[in-house]
Amino acid sequence: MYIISLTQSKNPLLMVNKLQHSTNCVDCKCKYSIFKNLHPFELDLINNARFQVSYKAGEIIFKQGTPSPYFVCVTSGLAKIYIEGYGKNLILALVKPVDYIFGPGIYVDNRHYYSASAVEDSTACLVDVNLFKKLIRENPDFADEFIKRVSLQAIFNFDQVISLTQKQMHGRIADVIFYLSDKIYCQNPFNMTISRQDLADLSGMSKESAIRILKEFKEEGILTVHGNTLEILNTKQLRQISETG
Amino acid sequence: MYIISLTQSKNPLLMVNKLQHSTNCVDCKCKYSIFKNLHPFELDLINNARFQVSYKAGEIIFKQGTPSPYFVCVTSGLAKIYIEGYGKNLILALVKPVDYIFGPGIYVDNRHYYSASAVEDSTACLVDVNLFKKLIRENPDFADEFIKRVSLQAIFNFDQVISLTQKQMHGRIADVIFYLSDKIYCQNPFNMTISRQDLADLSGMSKESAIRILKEFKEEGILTVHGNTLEILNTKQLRQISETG
DNA sequence: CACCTATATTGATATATATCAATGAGGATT
DNA sequence: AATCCTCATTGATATATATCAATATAGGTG
Repeated sequence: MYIISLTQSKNPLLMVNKLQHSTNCVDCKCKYSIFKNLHPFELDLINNARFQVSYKAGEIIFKQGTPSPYFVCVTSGLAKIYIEGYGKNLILALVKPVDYIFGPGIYVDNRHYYSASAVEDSTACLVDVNLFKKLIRENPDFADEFIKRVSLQAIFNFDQVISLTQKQMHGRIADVIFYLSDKIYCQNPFNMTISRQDLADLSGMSKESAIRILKEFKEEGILTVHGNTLEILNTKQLRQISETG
Repeated sequence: MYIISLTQSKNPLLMVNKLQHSTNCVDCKCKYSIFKNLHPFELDLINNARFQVSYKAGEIIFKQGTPSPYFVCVTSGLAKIYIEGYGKNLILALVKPVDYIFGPGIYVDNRHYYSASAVEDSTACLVDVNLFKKLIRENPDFADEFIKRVSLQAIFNFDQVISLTQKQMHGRIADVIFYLSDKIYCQNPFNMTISRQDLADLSGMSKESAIRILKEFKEEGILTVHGNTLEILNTKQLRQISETG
């Protein structure tokens, strides 16, 4: 097993480099997640079929519309999945270790319906989608777990749609700040490794508007922003803003 | 097998009435759909466990937040599934025969994450969700088909989110009109059995705005509206509006 | 260190959209 | 036929939000 960096270099000879040994699936904390119901021999199948890739911040992992031969497991760093819409992007989610990127296209036409790229320097394991689908057919517990995860994703998207379509900007930014603090960085003063544009793409507004709302929140003492470090000072008030839209 | 009308009458004695015989699953065209991969004995299991209910237009099939013991198959009429958000509803989809309503809650906490109600007088078959999940575990072809349908639903939702968040009102109304004409009523002069409020809830705007856009389209000769009958006159121009947002 | 580029910030303005209020039309009920 | 009620329509107005343009800042690079 090797880590292969697909650096988007101008020199094609550098496209596959920095090979390094990685741990195997059995040692990986991934196995406690969606893979928890796999038998050891099944986990071994995945271990043999997978390969690990590293991405620099900003690099594209896959593009919307392209074939989807791999199931992606993010093992370090931070990635975003986003739909490329009419002129601007909508970020569906940030993906951190250990979480998975499996698009709905896997069971439809083997195309990606969204793009993915690395926000921070990241590594990921790629597993052949056919092996994945084979295990779903053969192991009902694994299938149940897979469907459960797809369902959780759908529920998350429902919340997101309601936030995006029924709340105004202040409420949407509040939602995204909670998402970052509670689900992604999991700490309160947190270092936003995403850009302001990403913040805007998460909350469905222009970059300028996102910045302005952040400034207002700062002026009202709800939070502080120093560079990319954001601290929520008044959780209650921010929650209130999230709920009143 | 009986058809039971759960009419929301003031008289509780009338709650279960109008019992009538229905065809069984083997004769039902449902079996060509998601059930196409079931063995005859499995189809028979469903046939014995299901029961058929009829709803009057406007009646609620289930409410967001309530337990989700049944998988719903719409066999006649037209239903809508919608999220009850902050003050207003967002219609996720219209469901016509023969199509299915299975929410993501089935695999998470057995709760509904959206509500469903009948738009037209409708009938539906209800099947115990546990039987459904059991068949998914036991029949990989059925599981594959189920996951495929969930995936198609997710892809549909992606398109919808992009329309709702990145297009302005004219584009969104155009999208909804194509949805109604191509996917729901499947004819060109079609009789809109949904209300203007539903039209607004489908396109994420106020009822007044939806009506105004319709009026503009009428004035520009893109379509005609007589009462609830809508005819698209200039498909090309409407497509153009959909695409330029 | 100076430069350069990408990103962040701010302000001024235009515009898309919701809201409010009033009126109109159709179906049901008496 | 008259009443009532829901739904559809229209107009006037307020406001949320995007856009455009200018400036500031910071990180990387020679």
